[in-house]
Amino acid sequence: MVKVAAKSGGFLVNLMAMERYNPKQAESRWQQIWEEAGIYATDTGKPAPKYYVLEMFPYPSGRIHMGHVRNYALGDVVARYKRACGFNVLHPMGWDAFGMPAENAAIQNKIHPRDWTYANIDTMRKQLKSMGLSLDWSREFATCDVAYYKQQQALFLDFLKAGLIYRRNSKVNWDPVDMTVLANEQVIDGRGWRSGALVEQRELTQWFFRISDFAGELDEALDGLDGWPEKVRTMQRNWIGKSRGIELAFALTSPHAGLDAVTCFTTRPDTLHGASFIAISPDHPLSLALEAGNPELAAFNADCRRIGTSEEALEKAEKRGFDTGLRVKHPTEDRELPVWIGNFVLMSYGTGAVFGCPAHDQRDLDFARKYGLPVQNAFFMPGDDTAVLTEALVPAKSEKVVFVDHFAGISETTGQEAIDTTIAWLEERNLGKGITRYRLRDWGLSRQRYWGAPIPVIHCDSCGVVPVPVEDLPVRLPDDVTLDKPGNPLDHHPTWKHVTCPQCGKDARRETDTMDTFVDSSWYFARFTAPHHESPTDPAIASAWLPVDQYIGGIEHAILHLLYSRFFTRAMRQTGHVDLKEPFRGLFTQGMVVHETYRAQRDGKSEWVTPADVLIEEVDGQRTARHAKTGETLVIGSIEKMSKSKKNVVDPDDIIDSYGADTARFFMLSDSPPDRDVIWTEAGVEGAHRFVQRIWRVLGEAADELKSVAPAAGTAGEALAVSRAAHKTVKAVGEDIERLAFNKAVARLYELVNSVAGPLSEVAAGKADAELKAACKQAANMIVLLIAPMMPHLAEECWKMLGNDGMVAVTPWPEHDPALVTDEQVTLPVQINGKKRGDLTIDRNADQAAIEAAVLALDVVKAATGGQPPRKLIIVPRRIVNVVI
RNA sequence: GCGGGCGUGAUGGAAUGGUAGACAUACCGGACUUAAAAUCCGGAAGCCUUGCGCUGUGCGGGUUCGAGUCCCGCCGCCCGCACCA
Repeated sequence: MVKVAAKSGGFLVNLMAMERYNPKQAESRWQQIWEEAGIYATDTGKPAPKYYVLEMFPYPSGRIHMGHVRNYALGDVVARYKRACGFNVLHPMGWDAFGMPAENAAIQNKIHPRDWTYANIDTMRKQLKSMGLSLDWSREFATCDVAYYKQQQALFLDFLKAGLIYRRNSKVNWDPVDMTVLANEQVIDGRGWRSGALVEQRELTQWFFRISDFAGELDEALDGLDGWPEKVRTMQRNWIGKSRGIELAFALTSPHAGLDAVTCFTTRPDTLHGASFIAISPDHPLSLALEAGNPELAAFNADCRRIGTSEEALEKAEKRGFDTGLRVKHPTEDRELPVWIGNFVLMSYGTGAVFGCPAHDQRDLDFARKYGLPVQNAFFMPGDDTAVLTEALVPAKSEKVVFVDHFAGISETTGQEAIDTTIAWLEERNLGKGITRYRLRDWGLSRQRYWGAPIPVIHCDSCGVVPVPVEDLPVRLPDDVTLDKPGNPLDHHPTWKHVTCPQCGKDARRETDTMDTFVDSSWYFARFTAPHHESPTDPAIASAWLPVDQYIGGIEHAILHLLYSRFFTRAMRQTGHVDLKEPFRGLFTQGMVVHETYRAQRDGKSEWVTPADVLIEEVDGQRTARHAKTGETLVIGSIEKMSKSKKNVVDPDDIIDSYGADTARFFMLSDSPPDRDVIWTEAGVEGAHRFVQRIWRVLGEAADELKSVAPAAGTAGEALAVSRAAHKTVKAVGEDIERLAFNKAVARLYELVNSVAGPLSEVAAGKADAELKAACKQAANMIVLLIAPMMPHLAEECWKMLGNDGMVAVTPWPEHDPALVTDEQVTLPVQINGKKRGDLTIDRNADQAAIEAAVLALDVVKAATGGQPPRKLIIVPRRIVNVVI
């Protein structure tokens, strides 16, 4: 970047006349002007290329937090930038408003979930509006709006008709004291969070989406999602978990409970020689059948069920087993294996039974050592036949290994080849069937809670399950509910569930379960395209406006929300609501906002202290913290995600109040790359605010002189330098915003402002000639337009101050002159043996021979080579030269 | 436990396999001021033997003319794990 020498002195009067920028007054004024002009309301019929920017809509928890500020600041930059580039931008906002916190608040504070939710929405809407976001508020809705969940119920009915939804039994965490189903997060160490009672598992009949039918399709389509981060695609691919394996029947030596074999699913049939036991899930039919006659086994199973239903808890639990005493025959060898129950075997995956091969699986090995089961290698590494002792031999499938006396006739080959050969061999002999299996399970959507969308079906003793006729929708939530009574509020409501059957007219009961809140968020992006339409979507508009071009939200949604939305889009396609498969073309996952934590020691207990009450002092590089009110010495703790429990939160309202929305937005965009965590610091905000003031001052000082000047690029000297700097920045900032590299765009803006501050001072002092003034006017306008997506209010103020007409919000993005962004000369670093030893400035288009001659003529090179020709000379045009001696 | 990610000055970070530390924060020095704040100018990775010096991107290896970047093995931290949203 070209630095322009600054000249000082002679314009003190002008400088002192400059008032500090007052964001408070300016921001509310512009927000009102934008709103009155209606410039952010999207006409979906306008004939311009569409661009749909969407940030994940917030849960109305009470007040917005810094994570929201970051999320919406990021999205707003994209929205404003794309609008300036001529796109017809859709940028809506709504509320993910159903969910448990409203019920918890209701119980705690005796307030109705609906009142709590809508009050929070009012507060948060006001807060979001104070950020100056370019949102189309006319499309706003909350998922708890009757109008919204009515359409969701309509979708449910269509999906049900299309066979995309079914009912079956599945397990839940049951709190026997509160008589309620617990979420995984409500189970703490196997006990209910409120009652403290030992949690049990119960089977309930629940509704499921057939998402697993789409597993292969959802997996394959990931390849086409090149606008997504690779890590998210990998996470989804692993979650779907495609695997090729085989189901093998192990015949029981004596049939039990009507079963004469245990069928195991395995992806490693090549290790069958090393099989030493069978492990079945505590919920395997065989295990359930054995429970009746074996109290000890029943107690073991009950213990296993107390671990909970989350996969994490099951995996972390100590691996335990119970010998059933039953035995099975090895399918290819003349020996028998014991059948154990293992607490690590999931009934929901595969067949609920596996064969244990301790030599080649660490978990199986630990299990075998614990219970004295045999360990026998199925293969060895070439040239090393040491038997497995405490560490399982698990080489990559691509590595060659030597099989021991293998039934399929395999000797030395890779694991993968052995798997394929073995599956074919077993299939030929009718010993098993090779199958492709997915880890992805069907999506259970039933919730035994009040604050969710009612599932629109009716249970009739004569007709069975009867869908609510679509003309009877919505099925409204009743207002008068008791939430502090144990059990499902809709179930124990005195009248709500009692209805007549729409088919036969007899007395019947409503379904009292509500929908998982993931359902709400799986199609809201489609609803935004026609938020008031009388059916779930207007298919023509939805298909024209979807997919979302840029979706922005937290990495914590990388799997479930995004996968469910992808499924929903396919299901909506199948039922005629949209005509596309993938809802999100571009995806960006932003990092968290984190902050230091502070603790006070009180009565021997440690208490968290909020940053607003903390004074930080720094003496000789040592930072210490004191309580601002009590003066206590505080312990400075680790930097963690902002959370209420650790009190390390900063209220966006406070920041906007003292520094303004532009400063808050700008700080969120500067420094940290948006996909990484950002540490909120007071110093950082102040730095951002100083830049806001600096722009105002630097442009303001020269504004009077520039007002009536027509912008034009400079052709020589300082004016040319100014224009080069400005045009290069225009190009770079545009490219950075396209890549969502906002921190880099910010750095370039700092550079540009630094380099034109000097010339602008000259203008202010009346020392600039006409050409420099024109170049400065152009550069000043460019700065304003470049900062506009990030600091929209400041940009409007500056635009006006510089004598321009109209609103920045509707002004096109500036264009750069290609001739001004390329330098004729380039400076190449010259390395000798890979270490930098000098520079070579040479014509940009110099050919290899010219560069070679110039390099060899350099003193450093001559000194190093001693006049001898180098062993090798590497010249990368416009990048680097390396002389190898 | 499994899956994914991250790790660079005091700090946030920059760097299509090509000058490590752009830009900023904090800090230090100077100017202005009665003084402070603000502002402006300048300094700055570490080390020493101050040299066209050496070392340096979590740790240990490897590939390459050249590695922060690619590969292998560790360590630490963060996210997800299907009823939190």
